[in-house]
Amino acid sequence: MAERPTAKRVRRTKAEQRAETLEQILDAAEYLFSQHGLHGVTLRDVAQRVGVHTTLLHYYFDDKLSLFEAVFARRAGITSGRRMEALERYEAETGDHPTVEGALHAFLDTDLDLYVAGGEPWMNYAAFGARVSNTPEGAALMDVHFDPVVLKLISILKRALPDTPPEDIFWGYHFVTGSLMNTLARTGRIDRLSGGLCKSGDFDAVKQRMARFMAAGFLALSRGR
Amino acid sequence: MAERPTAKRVRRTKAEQRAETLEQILDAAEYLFSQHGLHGVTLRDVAQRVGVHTTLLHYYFDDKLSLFEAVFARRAGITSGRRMEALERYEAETGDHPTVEGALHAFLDTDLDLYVAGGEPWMNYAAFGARVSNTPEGAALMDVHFDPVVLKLISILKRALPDTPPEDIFWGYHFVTGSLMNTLARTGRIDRLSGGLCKSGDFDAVKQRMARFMAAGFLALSRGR
DNA sequence: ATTATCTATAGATCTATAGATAATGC
DNA sequence: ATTATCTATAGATCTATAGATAATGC
Repeated sequence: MAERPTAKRVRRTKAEQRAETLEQILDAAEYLFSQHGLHGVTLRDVAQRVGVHTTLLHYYFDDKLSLFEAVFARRAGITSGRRMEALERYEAETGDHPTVEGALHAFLDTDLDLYVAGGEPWMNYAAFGARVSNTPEGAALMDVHFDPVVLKLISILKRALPDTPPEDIFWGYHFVTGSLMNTLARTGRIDRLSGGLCKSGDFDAVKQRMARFMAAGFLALSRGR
Repeated sequence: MAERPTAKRVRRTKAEQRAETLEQILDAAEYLFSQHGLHGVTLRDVAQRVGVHTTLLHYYFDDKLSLFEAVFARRAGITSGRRMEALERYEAETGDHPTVEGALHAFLDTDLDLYVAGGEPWMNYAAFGARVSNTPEGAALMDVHFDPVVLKLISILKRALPDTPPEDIFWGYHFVTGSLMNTLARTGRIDRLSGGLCKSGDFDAVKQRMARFMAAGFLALSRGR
């Protein structure tokens, strides 16, 4: 719509310009996809939000789906890598005696911290990922990007719960990830339900409770045998 | 595509015909929306699946969004009503001494049983609801249809945990519903992660574990104070 | 000389409406 | 006579491509 401020019109190298435009496109697409899903967003919507012409998106991306996948991939490696490191650090510290709660703290808190520290773009990515996660195609993307961290977490949980059947551990993880995705989605439902006592965007409140809550769940499954 | 078998061409009353066509349209839309979301499905897709002309959908529904809302509403009252009854029964039985796990069994098992007993259409509705639940518009639909049951559950949980701050109970519910939605979505991810040990569609396996798992979580939050 | 961005436009849908036809209802 | 279904079609997008223009690069 309006001309960009001249400050942005200063001479940049092509590499800088490319990187900046790409980032703007990915940010815009990330936000819009998080709100409306793959099919609820048009390339024109994304282009308008950035302030460029629709066809520029085709210059940077083959088609709509590859833009979508690029949004997914851009931050997936970062969150996955950070959690992997946290789990490896925890493993190194505790050796053969990890606890369920310790492993969950490393897995969950590391992630929640990242979104809080990353501000709006990361919060948008969280909502994007959550929305995508319970669709069939989205779940397949999760496999590709997140299987390694998740399997690392599960291997530690198995060591912490040597007498618990693996099915119980997998089901426990299934519960954990559902709760996490519901958190990342930030739909505002818990705000309305609780009359404002809880806020969807309050990831610190979740962090204070989630690992403890889930760890007790795993132990109860284990005891129930 | 192919002609319908003549068996279906027998004379019916208009009311029967209307009811049958409506049900077919809603079933087809339910399945398609569960797989691709509101914007990922065209009216033509729905019509083709039923074997009628696209414009017939406009005869029964104002527009695409009202078809979507009709899909949501059709079964929402049933699942919500059944769970409400189960919770009231549980309340009547236990009076002033309900347990967290008892309340969760009434809430969760009643729902999971319904999907299992209801077969494919109900399983599709489960996936539809799960997919919708972590979108902004979907969460608002959840408010309308499910607030009463959820608040009933929460009132029982508060009685079971009189010394626990309400925020903790609401956050606990937030975890529970995330796990439940992840179950209903049946994306197949847990199947692949677990190498086939767990199956997304095995709601009985979830039923055997979920209330126990979550109840322990609530108690751990409560103790942590 | 190469890369980033825009103009113009094709071709394919998609939703929705108006009006015709084919069934059921009394 | 009324209701269910189909035919024909308008009008509005939407994705994607071809080719022009405007910047940066040496």
